[in-house]
Amino acid sequence: MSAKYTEYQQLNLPSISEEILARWQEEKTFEKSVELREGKQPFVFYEGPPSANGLPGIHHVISRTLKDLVCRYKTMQGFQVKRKGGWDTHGLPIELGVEKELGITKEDIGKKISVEEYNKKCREVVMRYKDKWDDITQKMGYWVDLNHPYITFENNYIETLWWCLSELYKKGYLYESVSIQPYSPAAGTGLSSHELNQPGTYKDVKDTSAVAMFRLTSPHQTSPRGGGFEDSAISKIFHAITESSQVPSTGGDLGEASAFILAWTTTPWTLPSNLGLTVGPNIDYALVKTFNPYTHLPVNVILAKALVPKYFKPEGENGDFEAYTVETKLLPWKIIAEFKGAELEGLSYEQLLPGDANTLEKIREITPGAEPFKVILGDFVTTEDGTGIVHTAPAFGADDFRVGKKNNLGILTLVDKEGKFIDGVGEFSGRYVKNYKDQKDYADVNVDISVKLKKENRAFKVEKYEHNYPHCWRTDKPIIYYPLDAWFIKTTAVKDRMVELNKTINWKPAATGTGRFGNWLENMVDWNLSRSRFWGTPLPIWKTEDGEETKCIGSISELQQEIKKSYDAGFSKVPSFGGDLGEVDLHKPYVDDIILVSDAGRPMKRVPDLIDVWFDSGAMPYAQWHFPFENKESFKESFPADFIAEGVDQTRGWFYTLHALGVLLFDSVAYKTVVSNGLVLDKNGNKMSKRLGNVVNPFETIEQFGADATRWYLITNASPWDSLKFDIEGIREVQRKFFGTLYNTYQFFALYANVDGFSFKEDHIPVKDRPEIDQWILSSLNSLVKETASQFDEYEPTQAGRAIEDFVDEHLSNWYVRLCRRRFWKGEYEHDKICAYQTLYECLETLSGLMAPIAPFFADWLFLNLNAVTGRSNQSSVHHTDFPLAVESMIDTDLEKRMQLAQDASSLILSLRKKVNIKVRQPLQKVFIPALDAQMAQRIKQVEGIIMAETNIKEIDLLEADNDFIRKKAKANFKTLGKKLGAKMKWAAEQIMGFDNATIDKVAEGEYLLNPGFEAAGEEPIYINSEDLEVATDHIPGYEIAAKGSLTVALDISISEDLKKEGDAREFVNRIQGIRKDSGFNLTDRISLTVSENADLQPALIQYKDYICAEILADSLAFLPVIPDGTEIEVNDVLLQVNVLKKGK
RNA sequence: AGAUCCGUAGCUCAGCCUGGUUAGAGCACUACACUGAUAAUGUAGGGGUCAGCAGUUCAAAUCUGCUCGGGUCUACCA
Repeated sequence: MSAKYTEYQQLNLPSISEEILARWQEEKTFEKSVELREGKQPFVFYEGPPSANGLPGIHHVISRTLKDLVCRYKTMQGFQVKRKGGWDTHGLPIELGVEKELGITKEDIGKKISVEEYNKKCREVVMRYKDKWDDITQKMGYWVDLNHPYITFENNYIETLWWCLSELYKKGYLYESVSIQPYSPAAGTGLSSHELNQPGTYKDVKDTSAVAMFRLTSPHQTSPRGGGFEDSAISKIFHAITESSQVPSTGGDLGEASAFILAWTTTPWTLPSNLGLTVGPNIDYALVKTFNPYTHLPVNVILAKALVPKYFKPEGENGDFEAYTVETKLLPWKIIAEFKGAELEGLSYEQLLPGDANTLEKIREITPGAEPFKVILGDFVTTEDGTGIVHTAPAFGADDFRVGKKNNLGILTLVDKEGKFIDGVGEFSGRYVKNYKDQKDYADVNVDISVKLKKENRAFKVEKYEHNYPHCWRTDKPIIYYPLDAWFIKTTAVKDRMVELNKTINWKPAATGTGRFGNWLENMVDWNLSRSRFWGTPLPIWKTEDGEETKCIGSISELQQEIKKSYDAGFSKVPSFGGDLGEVDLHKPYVDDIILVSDAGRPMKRVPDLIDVWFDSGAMPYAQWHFPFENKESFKESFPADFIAEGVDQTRGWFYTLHALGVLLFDSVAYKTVVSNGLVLDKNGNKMSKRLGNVVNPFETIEQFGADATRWYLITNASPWDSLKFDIEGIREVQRKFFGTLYNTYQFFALYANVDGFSFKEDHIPVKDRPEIDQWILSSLNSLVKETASQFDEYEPTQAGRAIEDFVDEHLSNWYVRLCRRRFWKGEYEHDKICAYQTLYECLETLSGLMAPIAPFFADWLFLNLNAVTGRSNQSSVHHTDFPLAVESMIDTDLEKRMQLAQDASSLILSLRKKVNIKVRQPLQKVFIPALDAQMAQRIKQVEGIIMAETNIKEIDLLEADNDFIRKKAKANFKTLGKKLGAKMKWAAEQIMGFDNATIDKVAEGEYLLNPGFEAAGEEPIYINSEDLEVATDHIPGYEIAAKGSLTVALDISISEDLKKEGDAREFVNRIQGIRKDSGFNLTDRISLTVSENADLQPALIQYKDYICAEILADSLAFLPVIPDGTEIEVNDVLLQVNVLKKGK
């Protein structure tokens, strides 16, 4: 234990960080903080694994600060919080990085470089920046176990993933299906949603869009669904047409005068693959008689009624059909029939662009029994744009695929994987649907298709259409949606359960859980697991060539057994995987070489897919423990998590996959509380990106300002879930305002405590025996403890931090210390002084605990400095102590209120002094304060000493309530009266404004009738009482007054001869203190003083000699006619020569 | 396109849930003061159509609806 509190030259947060960090490392403070809670209730935290192949950014610092502070807080509360770190090591970003580095593309893998070498490279790169990450982790003070992290590429980890998959497989949640996925013909690869969400992939492009005309087949060619022919929509349509055009109703073929269904597309190249037209069941459709604007032939078209104005001008309605010619600009039109979408279901139409490849025979070859070319229903259809009827090509759209399957339309994929038409699509065969090959003379096939349609009377409108369309971020070419084989997890099977369990999760902010996440769950689709990449967890599914038999492997030993079987059956060349040493690598290409044997004795090959990396991280609760192969206990204790936190961008990422797997595998939530933090933007509100060059380097920031100021700023500036505009100036402010103030307070304490040798060795003085101001600051402190704890409990660290800030600034520094300064350096070391030391010590000590979660270094520094002298705690770090507990008995709200009164009164008096230009050092005799009621009088009496001392006033004259010296002013209490009076409120407010003292007093006595003439006016009587008034002092005759709310002060500004002398004496003291300080004297150095004789000041100095000598620690004060080598000082406009000599030299 | 968050002083944010009188704080700016905590502090001042419009109400920054602007996420959008 040291004898003295360490004093510092100036606040240096970075060096505090360094010093404390070194200590933590040396003493293994983190490890100890976990060990100390051995056997205590666990608080479970999951670390969302970062990927170490990129550098950490400032946004990592905020989410990790959040995680860290919660874990620290819970530890201090007595929980044991183990924090296993982790690394995300698979996935596309890593592969892409490697490709870039090697200068290759996906197609080169397996050709220019073997998969083995490629994966080896990935494995090397994965931990490239691990050092940097470890560095920032330590420097920012993030406590997480980096010595035993989980690493997603390790066999143990993968083995658990396989176990999870096989569990899902057993439950029937794993299935294979064709799905429509984003596909880049230019790159020849499917794209993940991740890739599609790279910045800049969605671009505004102008495409040729076409409204195509699908001719309905005649009634006799159509087989209406159920019911009589007469009731069907088709008959309605043909009746309407024949009637309106006076064509004899033969029921026969109307040729080009027939009805056409209009359907819009921005991708005309999908039209040859059209197999259906989808309408909305509840949408109103209209049959419009008009002309084709290109061919000028009379036609009848069907489209959504709501969209008719989009294609037809109002002036053309019921226009002159007879007069229409090629030159007519205005298209005449007329609605001749209307129907609901549901009525149209089942109608047949002529194929738009028939060819050899899309004949009915071909279609049925692919999909036996398919029934294409009919109108079907779909709930995704809107009337937002297009025609309200969706051209449906099942191969090229997910919705199309779904409804196509449901309605047995079949499927046509007339475009190959290179993005060109296959043979049998007429003149379009062999042409690329978009310019994928950068051909200079590329002619847009979409335009040609449109032209063909125009010529054939099959296009109603062709125009350039600007829309937002996804592009392959690598080739910059538009993607298409294309059918690909994939494996899925049937998450939709447990959708209801996921929704239900989600309601039990504590989301911060709540809106993310109900809104963003809730909506996402409601609209959930099955989880597409397949990725056709190389570096990732292989899908452990083996399949026979015909796909009839599959096996899902759930562990390495199971795999070995199966290999043995296969070896015995003669398929596998080796009896086991990985040779004698059991050194297996569960990655490609090794697993792909394994051939297993099916139950029926046929060879099986592995499905070449990898799984979505999100599965890796979503399964971390199990895989981090290598469950169920090991650590069953550890897993049981740590599932589900009490708390997780990540960026809000993880809502549909990690938060989702954790939840999905928790529900699928264990019918449980995976976490009980989740905090999602917002983005970190630059100071102008732009997203940080390397491209804009506005990224903040967290290393530099922490180096410059220390971790504490950075953390404090990040946490207190905005709620974690609001996006944060990061401004370095903000950190500077935190450093100065908060840490600077707290540091000064500590310095102040240390300075005097060292002088007096205070080391808390005296008995603890009961709070009730301490002065009122001590009781007050301790009351505020305990209120703060309560507030802070409850905010931390609610996962509102921002509020907690702000409360601490307010306390330090407003209460501790600018009131308690300011008022109590003298108590620390004046007088003997006895009761009052010890009270002051104990009180200030307790404040600082408690603060170190309260702030420890957010500012761990500074808090520990403060704690250690204090504890080094007193040894009050037997812990070697604040992080090992218990979080401060509020002592209810020390909270005195009335005391806090009257201190507020004292602060307000002082502030008002100081402002009056300022107004009349009388400095605080000049004592004044009296201040009047009207007390509006007995309680207020009582309160002021209790704090009058404080007010007098603070403002240098000799007496406070309380003016009691019934004093007619002051004039009162009343205002209506809108809140109480408004409810009673309603519309008469305004009138009442005016009445009350005009009240005089007598009336106000009358109201205070009891019920007062506001409208005596109510009977004559035929109104209800209005009674008001004191509650309905807010009374303030309007005026005190003859005095300068100032007021705040109901508090008013009136200052007597006359300065008597005596007061003037006292003021001079104080001014003189002040000047001598200045000299002491400038001369570098110690606080305790005693001096002797000589002053030049002066008629103006001498009487004052003599009269207050004792006071002066006591203040400036002078043993003698002498007057001489001349002071050689004196210092000139100015005291209230009088010049003096003084000589200050340090004694004992 | 949908969902969601946000829009209050030059800047960063309170206040909004639970409507009430003159909308606050810090930073920055200006002036003055203070000075044994001093790279601090106090006092005063300028600075606001509370994004806009409409509605509910005696009363709207606050409640409701719409619009606009920004962020994020999601998206098969024809």
